[in-house]
Amino acid sequence: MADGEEVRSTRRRPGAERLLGAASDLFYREGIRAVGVDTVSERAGVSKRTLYNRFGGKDGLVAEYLRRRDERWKAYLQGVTEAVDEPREKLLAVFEAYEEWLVGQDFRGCAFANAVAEIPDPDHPARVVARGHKEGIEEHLAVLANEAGFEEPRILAERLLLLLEGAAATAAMRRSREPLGVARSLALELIDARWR
Amino acid sequence: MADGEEVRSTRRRPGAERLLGAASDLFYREGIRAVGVDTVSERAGVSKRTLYNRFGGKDGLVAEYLRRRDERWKAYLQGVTEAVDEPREKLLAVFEAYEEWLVGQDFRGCAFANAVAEIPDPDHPARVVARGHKEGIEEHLAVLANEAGFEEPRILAERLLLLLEGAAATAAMRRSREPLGVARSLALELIDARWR
DNA sequence: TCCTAACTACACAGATCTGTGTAGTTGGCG
DNA sequence: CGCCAACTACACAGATCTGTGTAGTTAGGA
Repeated sequence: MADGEEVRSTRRRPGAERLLGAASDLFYREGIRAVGVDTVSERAGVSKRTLYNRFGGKDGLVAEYLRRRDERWKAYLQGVTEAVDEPREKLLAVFEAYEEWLVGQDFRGCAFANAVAEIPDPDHPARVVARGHKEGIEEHLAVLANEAGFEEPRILAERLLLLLEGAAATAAMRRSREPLGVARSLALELIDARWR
Repeated sequence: MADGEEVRSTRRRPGAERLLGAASDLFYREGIRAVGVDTVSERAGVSKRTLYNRFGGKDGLVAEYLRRRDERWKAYLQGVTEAVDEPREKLLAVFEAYEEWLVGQDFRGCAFANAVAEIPDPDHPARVVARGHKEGIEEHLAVLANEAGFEEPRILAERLLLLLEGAAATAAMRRSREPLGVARSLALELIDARWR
Protein backbone atom coordinates (compact mmCIF):
# COMPACT_ATOMS: atom_id res chain seq x y z
CA MET A 1 0.00 0.00 0.00
CA ALA A 2 2.61 2.44 1.09
CA ASP A 3 4.75 0.59 -1.38
CA GLY A 4 2.24 1.11 -4.15
CA GLU A 5 2.24 4.82 -3.44
CA GLU A 6 5.99 4.82 -3.56
CA VAL A 7 6.09 3.05 -6.90
CA ARG A 8 3.48 5.33 -8.33
CA SER A 9 5.19 8.49 -7.20
CA THR A 10 8.56 7.40 -8.52
CA ARG A 11 7.46 5.61 -11.66
CA ARG A 12 5.08 8.24 -12.76
CA ARG A 13 7.25 11.16 -11.77
CA PRO A 14 10.71 10.28 -13.00
CA GLY A 15 11.50 13.98 -13.38
CA ALA A 16 11.21 14.70 -9.70
CA GLU A 17 13.49 11.81 -8.88
CA ARG A 18 16.17 12.84 -11.33
CA LEU A 19 15.96 16.42 -10.10
CA LEU A 20 16.45 15.36 -6.50
CA GLY A 21 19.45 13.29 -7.45
CA ALA A 22 21.14 16.16 -9.22
CA ALA A 23 20.14 18.64 -6.52
CA SER A 24 21.54 16.45 -3.79
CA ASP A 25 24.89 16.19 -5.47
CA LEU A 26 25.17 19.83 -6.52
CA PHE A 27 23.78 21.49 -3.41
CA TYR A 28 25.99 19.44 -1.15
CA ARG A 29 29.20 19.80 -3.09
CA GLU A 30 28.95 23.39 -4.26
CA GLY A 31 26.55 24.95 -1.80
CA ILE A 32 22.88 25.83 -2.07
CA ARG A 33 23.18 29.46 -3.07
CA ALA A 34 26.00 28.70 -5.45
CA VAL A 35 23.87 26.39 -7.60
CA GLY A 36 21.12 27.78 -9.80
CA VAL A 37 17.93 26.04 -10.84
CA ASP A 38 19.10 25.99 -14.45
CA THR A 39 22.19 24.03 -13.46
CA VAL A 40 20.14 21.52 -11.49
CA SER A 41 17.61 20.92 -14.25
CA GLU A 42 20.31 20.70 -16.89
CA ARG A 43 22.31 18.18 -14.87
CA ALA A 44 19.17 16.17 -14.20
CA GLY A 45 18.28 16.19 -17.88
CA VAL A 46 14.88 17.54 -16.91
CA SER A 47 13.25 20.76 -18.01
CA LYS A 48 13.22 23.68 -15.62
CA ARG A 49 9.46 23.83 -15.96
CA THR A 50 9.16 20.41 -14.38
CA LEU A 51 11.26 21.55 -11.45
CA TYR A 52 8.82 24.39 -10.79
CA ASN A 53 5.80 22.17 -11.35
CA ARG A 54 7.02 19.54 -8.90
CA PHE A 55 8.67 21.59 -6.19
CA GLY A 56 7.09 25.00 -6.46
CA GLY A 57 10.44 26.72 -6.57
CA LYS A 58 14.02 26.48 -5.44
CA ASP A 59 13.11 26.65 -1.76
CA GLY A 60 10.86 23.64 -2.11
CA LEU A 61 13.57 21.70 -3.88
CA VAL A 62 16.09 22.59 -1.20
CA ALA A 63 13.76 21.46 1.58
CA GLU A 64 13.05 18.21 -0.25
CA TYR A 65 16.76 17.66 -0.83
CA LEU A 66 17.36 17.81 2.91
CA ARG A 67 14.30 15.72 3.71
CA ARG A 68 15.59 12.99 1.45
CA ARG A 69 19.02 13.17 2.98
CA ASP A 70 17.51 12.96 6.44
CA GLU A 71 15.61 9.80 5.55
CA ARG A 72 18.62 8.16 3.96
CA TRP A 73 20.92 8.96 6.83
CA LYS A 74 18.49 7.75 9.47
CA ALA A 75 17.93 4.51 7.58
CA TYR A 76 21.67 4.02 7.26
CA LEU A 77 22.20 4.66 10.96
CA GLN A 78 19.37 2.32 11.84
CA GLY A 79 20.96 -0.42 9.82
CA VAL A 80 24.37 0.14 11.32
CA THR A 81 23.16 0.04 14.91
CA GLU A 82 20.88 -2.94 14.32
CA ALA A 83 23.81 -4.91 12.97
CA VAL A 84 25.50 -4.69 16.37
CA ASP A 85 24.43 -6.71 19.39
CA GLU A 86 25.94 -5.12 22.47
CA PRO A 87 24.09 -1.92 23.50
CA ARG A 88 27.34 -0.19 24.36
CA GLU A 89 28.76 -1.13 20.97
CA LYS A 90 25.71 0.32 19.25
CA LEU A 91 26.59 3.75 20.57
CA LEU A 92 30.13 3.44 19.33
CA ALA A 93 28.86 2.19 15.99
CA VAL A 94 27.24 5.59 15.46
CA PHE A 95 30.65 7.23 15.64
CA GLU A 96 32.08 4.66 13.29
CA ALA A 97 29.24 5.35 10.87
CA TYR A 98 30.08 9.04 10.83
CA GLU A 99 33.73 8.21 10.42
CA GLU A 100 33.05 5.94 7.50
CA TRP A 101 30.80 8.51 5.91
CA LEU A 102 33.50 11.10 5.55
CA VAL A 103 35.95 8.65 4.05
CA GLY A 104 34.36 9.62 0.75
CA GLN A 105 36.73 11.92 -1.11
CA ASP A 106 34.54 14.99 -1.34
CA PHE A 107 33.49 15.48 2.25
CA ARG A 108 31.97 18.89 2.64
CA GLY A 109 30.71 18.73 6.22
CA CYS A 110 27.21 18.18 7.50
CA ALA A 111 24.63 19.12 4.87
CA PHE A 112 22.23 20.30 7.55
CA ALA A 113 24.75 22.48 9.34
CA ASN A 114 25.78 23.91 5.97
CA ALA A 115 22.18 24.74 5.14
CA VAL A 116 21.82 26.54 8.46
CA ALA A 117 24.96 28.51 7.70
CA GLU A 118 23.67 29.47 4.27
CA ILE A 119 20.09 30.28 5.18
CA PRO A 120 19.67 32.98 7.83
CA ASP A 121 15.88 32.69 8.10
CA PRO A 122 15.13 30.26 10.96
CA ASP A 123 11.65 29.60 9.57
CA HIS A 124 12.81 28.59 6.13
CA PRO A 125 11.48 25.07 5.42
CA ALA A 126 15.01 23.79 4.93
CA ARG A 127 15.97 24.90 8.42
CA VAL A 128 12.93 23.25 9.91
CA VAL A 129 14.04 20.01 8.27
CA ALA A 130 17.58 20.54 9.57
CA ARG A 131 16.38 20.97 13.14
CA GLY A 132 14.23 17.88 12.81
CA HIS A 133 17.19 15.89 11.58
CA LYS A 134 19.32 16.69 14.59
CA GLU A 135 16.44 16.00 16.93
CA GLY A 136 16.05 12.63 15.28
CA ILE A 137 19.71 11.75 15.74
CA GLU A 138 19.62 12.83 19.36
CA GLU A 139 16.50 10.76 19.91
CA HIS A 140 18.17 7.75 18.37
CA LEU A 141 21.18 8.21 20.62
CA ALA A 142 18.91 8.58 23.65
CA VAL A 143 17.13 5.32 22.84
CA LEU A 144 20.44 3.52 22.49
CA ALA A 145 21.74 5.05 25.72
CA ASN A 146 18.58 3.96 27.48
CA GLU A 147 18.82 0.43 26.12
CA ALA A 148 22.40 0.33 27.29
CA GLY A 149 21.18 1.00 30.80
CA PHE A 150 22.50 4.49 31.38
CA GLU A 151 20.87 6.39 34.18
CA GLU A 152 20.54 9.65 32.30
CA PRO A 153 20.26 8.67 28.65
CA ARG A 154 19.14 12.10 27.44
CA ILE A 155 22.13 13.83 28.94
CA LEU A 156 24.48 11.32 27.41
CA ALA A 157 22.73 11.68 24.06
CA GLU A 158 23.05 15.47 24.19
CA ARG A 159 26.73 15.13 24.86
CA LEU A 160 27.38 12.57 22.19
CA LEU A 161 25.55 14.67 19.63
CA LEU A 162 27.71 17.62 20.59
CA LEU A 163 30.78 15.52 19.90
CA LEU A 164 29.48 14.43 16.51
CA GLU A 165 28.64 17.99 15.52
CA GLY A 166 32.00 19.28 16.64
CA ALA A 167 33.78 16.52 14.80
CA ALA A 168 31.85 17.15 11.58
CA ALA A 169 32.49 20.90 11.70
CA THR A 170 36.18 20.51 12.46
CA ALA A 171 36.62 17.79 9.88
CA ALA A 172 35.03 20.01 7.23
CA MET A 173 37.29 22.92 8.10
CA ARG A 174 40.48 20.90 8.25
CA ARG A 175 39.52 18.49 5.50
CA SER A 176 40.68 15.66 7.69
CA ARG A 177 38.96 12.82 9.41
CA GLU A 178 41.19 13.04 12.42
CA PRO A 179 38.56 14.99 14.43
CA LEU A 180 36.28 11.99 14.27
CA GLY A 181 38.92 9.91 15.96
CA VAL A 182 39.13 12.54 18.68
CA ALA A 183 35.37 12.47 19.09
CA ARG A 184 35.28 8.68 19.14
CA SER A 185 37.92 8.34 21.81
CA LEU A 186 36.19 10.96 23.92
CA ALA A 187 32.88 9.19 23.47
CA LEU A 188 34.48 5.96 24.52
CA GLU A 189 35.67 7.50 27.76
CA LEU A 190 32.30 9.07 28.39
CA ILE A 191 30.51 5.80 27.86
CA ASP A 192 32.90 3.74 29.92
CA ALA A 193 32.96 6.25 32.74
CA ARG A 194 29.20 6.03 33.10
CA TRP A 195 28.83 2.42 32.19
CA ARG A 196 26.28 0.92 34.58
CA MET B 1 55.70 53.65 15.39
CA ALA B 2 53.36 50.78 14.81
CA ASP B 3 50.81 53.13 16.31
CA GLY B 4 51.70 55.81 13.82
CA GLU B 5 51.21 53.36 11.00
CA GLU B 6 47.89 52.39 12.44
CA VAL B 7 46.72 55.96 12.72
CA ARG B 8 47.88 56.73 9.24
CA SER B 9 46.21 53.73 7.70
CA THR B 10 42.93 54.36 9.49
CA ARG B 11 42.93 58.15 9.34
CA ARG B 12 43.93 58.29 5.75
CA ARG B 13 41.81 55.36 4.63
CA PRO B 14 38.50 55.89 6.35
CA GLY B 15 36.75 54.18 3.47
CA ALA B 16 38.38 50.82 4.10
CA GLU B 17 37.45 50.99 7.75
CA ARG B 18 33.83 51.81 7.10
CA LEU B 19 33.62 49.09 4.48
CA LEU B 20 34.96 46.49 6.88
CA GLY B 21 32.46 47.54 9.49
CA ALA B 22 29.52 47.18 7.15
CA ALA B 23 30.90 43.96 5.66
CA SER B 24 31.37 42.40 9.08
CA ASP B 25 27.79 43.08 10.05
CA LEU B 26 26.21 42.10 6.75
CA PHE B 27 28.31 39.04 5.94
CA TYR B 28 27.83 37.61 9.38
CA ARG B 29 24.12 38.22 9.68
CA GLU B 30 22.95 37.50 6.16
CA GLY B 31 25.69 35.30 4.77
CA ILE B 32 28.56 36.01 2.43
CA ARG B 33 26.99 34.98 -0.83
CA ALA B 34 23.72 36.64 0.07
CA VAL B 35 25.27 40.09 0.33
CA GLY B 36 26.42 41.94 -2.77
CA VAL B 37 29.20 44.46 -3.00
CA ASP B 38 26.68 47.19 -3.81
CA THR B 39 24.89 46.55 -0.54
CA VAL B 40 28.12 46.67 1.43
CA SER B 41 29.34 49.91 -0.12
CA GLU B 42 25.94 51.53 0.20
CA ARG B 43 25.66 50.56 3.87
CA ALA B 44 29.19 51.81 4.50
CA GLY B 45 28.44 55.09 2.76
CA VAL B 46 31.47 54.48 0.59
CA SER B 47 31.63 54.20 -3.17
CA LYS B 48 31.93 50.78 -4.72
CA ARG B 49 35.05 51.96 -6.52
CA THR B 50 36.81 52.40 -3.21
CA LEU B 51 35.91 48.87 -2.23
CA TYR B 52 37.61 47.55 -5.34
CA ASN B 53 40.57 49.88 -4.95
CA ARG B 54 41.17 48.83 -1.35
CA PHE B 55 40.35 45.14 -1.38
CA GLY B 56 40.76 44.09 -4.98
CA GLY B 57 37.35 42.49 -5.07
CA LYS B 58 34.75 40.76 -3.00
CA ASP B 59 37.02 37.83 -2.16
CA GLY B 60 39.61 40.18 -0.71
CA LEU B 61 36.98 41.93 1.37
CA VAL B 62 35.67 38.62 2.66
CA ALA B 63 39.14 37.44 3.64
CA GLU B 64 39.83 40.74 5.40
CA TYR B 65 36.48 40.55 7.17
CA LEU B 66 37.47 37.20 8.68
CA ARG B 67 41.00 38.35 9.42
CA ARG B 68 39.61 41.24 11.41
CA ARG B 69 37.21 39.00 13.27
CA ASP B 70 40.00 36.61 14.06
CA GLU B 71 42.10 39.40 15.59
CA ARG B 72 39.23 40.77 17.62
CA TRP B 73 38.21 37.40 18.95
CA LYS B 74 41.74 36.42 19.91
CA ALA B 75 42.28 39.71 21.69
CA TYR B 76 39.01 39.27 23.55
CA LEU B 77 39.91 35.74 24.57
CA GLN B 78 43.35 36.86 25.66
CA GLY B 79 41.82 39.51 27.89
CA VAL B 80 39.32 37.10 29.38
CA THR B 81 41.90 34.46 30.28
CA GLU B 82 44.40 36.99 31.60
CA ALA B 83 41.78 38.34 33.97
CA VAL B 84 41.65 34.97 35.71
CA ASP B 85 44.37 33.71 38.05
CA GLU B 86 43.95 29.98 38.46
CA PRO B 87 45.16 28.02 35.41
CA ARG B 88 42.23 25.63 35.64
CA GLU B 89 39.81 28.57 35.76
CA LYS B 90 41.41 30.06 32.67
CA LEU B 91 40.31 27.06 30.65
CA LEU B 92 36.78 27.33 31.92
CA ALA B 93 36.82 31.07 31.22
CA VAL B 94 37.15 30.25 27.53
CA PHE B 95 33.84 28.43 27.64
CA GLU B 96 32.25 31.28 29.50
CA ALA B 97 33.55 33.69 26.87
CA TYR B 98 31.87 31.69 24.12
CA GLU B 99 28.72 31.52 26.18
CA GLU B 100 28.68 35.25 26.72
CA TRP B 101 29.34 35.87 23.08
CA LEU B 102 26.17 34.21 21.92
CA VAL B 103 24.05 36.07 24.42
CA GLY B 104 23.84 38.72 21.73
CA GLN B 105 20.41 38.60 20.14
CA ASP B 106 21.42 37.80 16.57
CA PHE B 107 23.68 34.84 17.04
CA ARG B 108 24.32 33.22 13.70
CA GLY B 109 26.93 30.63 14.62
CA CYS B 110 30.66 30.72 14.11
CA ALA B 111 31.59 33.10 11.30
CA PHE B 112 34.50 30.90 10.29
CA ALA B 113 32.50 27.71 10.17
CA ASN B 114 29.83 29.53 8.18
CA ALA B 115 32.43 30.73 5.70
CA VAL B 116 33.66 27.17 5.26
CA ALA B 117 30.10 26.04 4.64
CA GLU B 118 29.56 28.76 2.05
CA ILE B 119 32.87 28.49 0.22
CA PRO B 120 33.65 25.07 -1.24
CA ASP B 121 37.14 25.95 -2.47
CA PRO B 122 39.59 24.96 0.29
CA ASP B 123 42.24 27.30 -1.10
CA HIS B 124 40.06 30.38 -1.02
CA PRO B 125 41.80 33.04 1.10
CA ALA B 126 38.84 33.18 3.45
CA ARG B 127 39.17 29.48 4.20
CA VAL B 128 42.86 29.84 4.85
CA VAL B 129 42.03 32.52 7.42
CA ALA B 130 39.35 30.27 8.92
CA ARG B 131 41.75 27.39 9.37
CA GLY B 132 44.29 29.72 10.92
CA HIS B 133 41.69 30.98 13.36
CA LYS B 134 40.88 27.53 14.68
CA GLU B 135 44.55 26.66 14.91
CA GLY B 136 45.06 29.79 16.96
CA ILE B 137 42.28 28.91 19.38
CA GLU B 138 43.58 25.39 19.74
CA GLU B 139 47.07 26.73 20.38
CA HIS B 140 45.73 29.08 23.02
CA LEU B 141 43.93 26.21 24.72
CA ALA B 142 47.07 24.09 24.56
CA VAL B 143 49.11 26.81 26.23
CA LEU B 144 46.54 27.14 28.99
CA ALA B 145 46.36 23.37 29.44
CA ASN B 146 50.11 23.22 29.66
CA GLU B 147 50.26 26.03 32.21
CA ALA B 148 47.63 24.21 34.21
CA GLY B 149 49.99 21.26 34.41
CA PHE B 150 48.21 18.73 32.26
CA GLU B 151 50.30 15.88 31.02
CA GLU B 152 48.98 15.93 27.49
CA PRO B 153 47.95 19.52 26.86
CA ARG B 154 47.55 19.13 23.09
CA ILE B 155 45.12 16.28 23.43
CA LEU B 156 43.06 18.19 25.95
CA ALA B 157 43.12 21.25 23.69
CA GLU B 158 41.93 19.19 20.73
CA ARG B 159 39.07 17.87 22.78
CA LEU B 160 38.04 21.18 24.21
CA LEU B 161 38.05 22.75 20.76
CA LEU B 162 35.82 19.95 19.55
CA LEU B 163 33.37 20.78 22.32
CA LEU B 164 33.38 24.47 21.45
CA GLU B 165 32.79 23.75 17.78
CA GLY B 166 30.00 21.34 18.50
CA ALA B 167 28.38 23.79 20.87
CA ALA B 168 28.56 26.65 18.37
CA ALA B 169 27.11 24.55 15.56
CA THR B 170 24.31 23.17 17.69
CA ALA B 171 23.52 26.55 19.20
CA ALA B 172 23.25 28.05 15.73
CA MET B 173 20.91 25.35 14.55
CA ARG B 174 18.70 25.39 17.62
CA ARG B 175 18.99 29.12 18.22
CA SER B 176 19.61 28.39 21.85
CA ARG B 177 22.55 28.79 24.15
CA GLU B 178 21.81 25.60 25.99
CA PRO B 179 24.43 23.64 24.01
CA LEU B 180 27.13 25.81 25.50
CA GLY B 181 26.05 24.75 28.94
CA VAL B 182 26.33 21.14 27.84
CA ALA B 183 29.81 21.78 26.48
CA ARG B 184 30.88 23.63 29.62
CA SER B 185 29.77 20.89 31.98
CA LEU B 186 31.48 18.29 29.84
CA ALA B 187 34.64 20.38 29.77
CA LEU B 188 34.48 20.68 33.51
CA GLU B 189 34.41 16.92 33.91
CA LEU B 190 37.22 16.49 31.44
CA ILE B 191 39.40 18.99 33.22
CA ASP B 192 38.70 17.69 36.69
CA ALA B 193 39.19 14.08 35.66
CA ARG B 194 42.68 14.85 34.43
CA TRP B 195 43.54 17.50 36.96
CA ARG B 196 47.12 16.84 38.02
C1' DT C 1 49.96 77.30 -2.90
C1' DC C 2 50.17 73.21 -5.30
C1' DC C 3 50.62 68.23 -5.50
C1' DT C 4 48.70 63.96 -4.68
C1' DA C 5 46.34 60.16 -2.56
C1' DA C 6 41.74 59.11 -1.38
C1' DC C 7 37.44 59.08 -2.59
C1' DT C 8 32.96 60.05 -5.38
C1' DA C 9 29.44 59.69 -9.02
C1' DC C 10 27.81 57.17 -12.49
C1' DA C 11 27.28 54.65 -16.47
C1' DC C 12 27.98 50.28 -18.35
C1' DA C 13 29.25 45.41 -19.67
C1' DG C 14 28.16 40.83 -19.31
C1' DA C 15 26.84 37.17 -16.71
C1' DT C 16 23.56 34.87 -13.86
C1' DC C 17 19.56 34.43 -11.02
C1' DT C 18 14.51 33.00 -10.02
C1' DG C 19 10.35 32.53 -11.95
C1' DT C 20 6.52 32.50 -15.71
C1' DG C 21 3.90 31.89 -20.02
C1' DT C 22 2.80 29.04 -23.79
C1' DA C 23 2.39 25.74 -27.25
C1' DG C 24 3.59 21.20 -28.30
C1' DT C 25 5.01 16.15 -27.44
C1' DT C 26 4.96 11.62 -25.29
C1' DG C 27 3.35 7.42 -23.24
C1' DG C 28 0.56 4.58 -20.32
C1' DC C 29 -4.04 3.28 -19.08
C1' DG C 30 -9.05 2.75 -19.34
C1' DC D 1 -8.41 4.58 -29.97
C1' DG D 2 -8.47 8.55 -27.22
C1' DC D 3 -7.78 10.84 -22.85
C1' DC D 4 -4.72 13.00 -19.75
C1' DA D 5 -0.96 13.71 -16.83
C1' DA D 6 3.87 14.36 -17.24
C1' DC D 7 7.18 16.43 -19.45
C1' DT D 8 9.71 19.37 -23.14
C1' DA D 9 11.41 23.45 -25.64
C1' DC D 10 12.05 28.01 -25.53
C1' DA D 11 11.50 32.69 -25.10
C1' DC D 12 11.21 36.24 -21.88
C1' DA D 13 10.78 39.42 -17.77
C1' DG D 14 13.06 41.64 -14.29
C1' DA D 15 16.21 41.62 -10.78
C1' DT D 16 20.82 41.18 -9.19
C1' DC D 17 25.60 40.06 -9.41
C1' DT D 18 30.80 41.20 -9.92
C1' DG D 19 33.78 44.11 -11.93
C1' DT D 20 35.56 48.20 -14.89
C1' DG D 21 36.24 52.75 -17.05
C1' DT D 22 36.37 57.57 -16.51
C1' DA D 23 36.10 62.17 -15.17
C1' DG D 24 35.73 65.00 -11.27
C1' DT D 25 36.10 66.43 -6.14
C1' DT D 26 38.31 66.94 -1.64
C1' DA D 27 41.61 67.57 1.87
C1' DG D 28 46.13 67.16 4.10
C1' DG D 29 51.09 67.80 3.84
C1' DA D 30 55.52 69.61 1.79
